[in-house]
Amino acid sequence: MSAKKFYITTAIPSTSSRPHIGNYYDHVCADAIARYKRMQGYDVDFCTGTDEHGEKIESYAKKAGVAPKAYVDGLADVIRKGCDVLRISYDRFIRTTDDYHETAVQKIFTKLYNQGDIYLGTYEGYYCTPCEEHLTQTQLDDGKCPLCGREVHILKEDGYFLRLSKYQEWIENLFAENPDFLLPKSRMNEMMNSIIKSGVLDICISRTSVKWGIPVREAPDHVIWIWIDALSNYITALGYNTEENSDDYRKYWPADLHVIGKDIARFHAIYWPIMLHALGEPIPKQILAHPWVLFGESKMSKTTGNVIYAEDLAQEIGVDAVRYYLLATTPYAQDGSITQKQVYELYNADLANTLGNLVNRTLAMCNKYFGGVKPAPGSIEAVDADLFAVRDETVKLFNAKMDAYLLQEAMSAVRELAKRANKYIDETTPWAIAKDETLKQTRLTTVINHLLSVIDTLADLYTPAMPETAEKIKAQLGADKVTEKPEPLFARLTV
RNA sequence: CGCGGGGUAGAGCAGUUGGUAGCUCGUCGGGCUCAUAACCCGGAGGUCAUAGGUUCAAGUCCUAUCCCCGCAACCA
Repeated sequence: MSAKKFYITTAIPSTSSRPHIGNYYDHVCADAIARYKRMQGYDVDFCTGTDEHGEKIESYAKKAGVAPKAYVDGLADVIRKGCDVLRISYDRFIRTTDDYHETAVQKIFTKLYNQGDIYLGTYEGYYCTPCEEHLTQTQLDDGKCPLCGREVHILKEDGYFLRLSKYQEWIENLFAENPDFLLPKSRMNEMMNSIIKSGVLDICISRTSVKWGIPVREAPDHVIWIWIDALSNYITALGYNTEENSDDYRKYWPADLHVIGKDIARFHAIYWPIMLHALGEPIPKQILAHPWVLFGESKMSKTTGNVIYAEDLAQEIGVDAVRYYLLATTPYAQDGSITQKQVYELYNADLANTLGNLVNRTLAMCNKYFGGVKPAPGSIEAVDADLFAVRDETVKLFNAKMDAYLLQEAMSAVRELAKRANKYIDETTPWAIAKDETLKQTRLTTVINHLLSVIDTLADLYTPAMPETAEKIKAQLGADKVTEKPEPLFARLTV
């Protein structure tokens, strides 16, 4: 009996500079979904990696006085360690400088070239010399550099173009027939308006002015530009190379979900499907374009100091707290926000008080009243049945939200269950029941049993978001006997 | 008139198909004592951006206006 497969990917961050916490939102989202799907019995393959070519990296490396390869090796290491710190459960980590990827990308280029989807043309762009920035026409501010306001000049060079325009009708039909192809809906509307109103233009997919990239075999003075190089990672990582595709590729492709940031929705929703279609390969089933995590109200930026690094925050408050914060506070379609104050408030409220304290007080009572031995239930009353009813509803609700990738709402559902359990303790007053030896054996057993059972469910439901915490809870619950001295899961933070 | 998303209690946010405005934090009061000064209950606090309109009834639909923010095709 073979399980249903689920192939999920993140965007591959560029190895140009150290990613901030917002850049890792991609990974945390995808990881929570991957873990959820594994729990649901799917055969999950989770791919992430790094995008390591391009002009920016070339120039950064030059400034740093190191070879590009050495430069990207360093940052790829930083990013991979960042993923590991955050417990991102990836099955594959692809680097676009990996040999197999470079070879496959060249073959993809050749195939598209040979079948007439690629042609030689002229690339025109704008460049601001003082800022060392490449700009597009729409980025220009009244014809001047948007950063410094000075004159820009036009750069022209030979470039190979991908004939996207040929597939205009095809992509329109794809969108019309698959309204949920790109989530959230508002992004899909943007794309439809964009392609229907102004059409799909061919894009330049090579550069001669840049050396740090995969060479075009047919014309070695060109390197393959980001589109074919980076987007292809999703299939090359599985072992696609246009000819002898791997078993993994045949098994896992097409992707069930690409998790990306909203800024790159266009490339994934329009360019990527067309590329795949041109190659004669199936297109991904769905794309989730998540919003950004802002620092307060503005974009995170190193220059202004408005930046939080995931690894640093994890060191301070724990990995799971970081993951939980991102998942529980970032809305589905609108940008989220992070500040130290917000992080601390949520940590104390949801993690220390609601969840941590619930586990702690329950285990303490189990120890105090039953020597730690988990009691079998005795008499059942309405309040007990209600607690379980809420639990059952929560599981259903949680699954529904996770299935729809509404992660914030899924987190909210679990928190409500933890709050309900805390309330249940007040409703049943175990300390009062414990004073009566008879009731202790008939009623208190039920109360503690129900609490332990709900906490076990909480651990399950929190597994996708907080795998480490879920494990800790399971360990504290034990098999027949709970742990004697329960460690607080989340120590309260003082501001 | 380029496209789209927002403007709801001090702060951060929910509010499917229109039917007495909710949640978290903070704040005030009460309860409890198993627990991480935690947990439970209750109160105060909102003309739901503004102005009109449709309706028995609008945060929820329509129109106009103001403000904030994304996208705007070879930009990761």
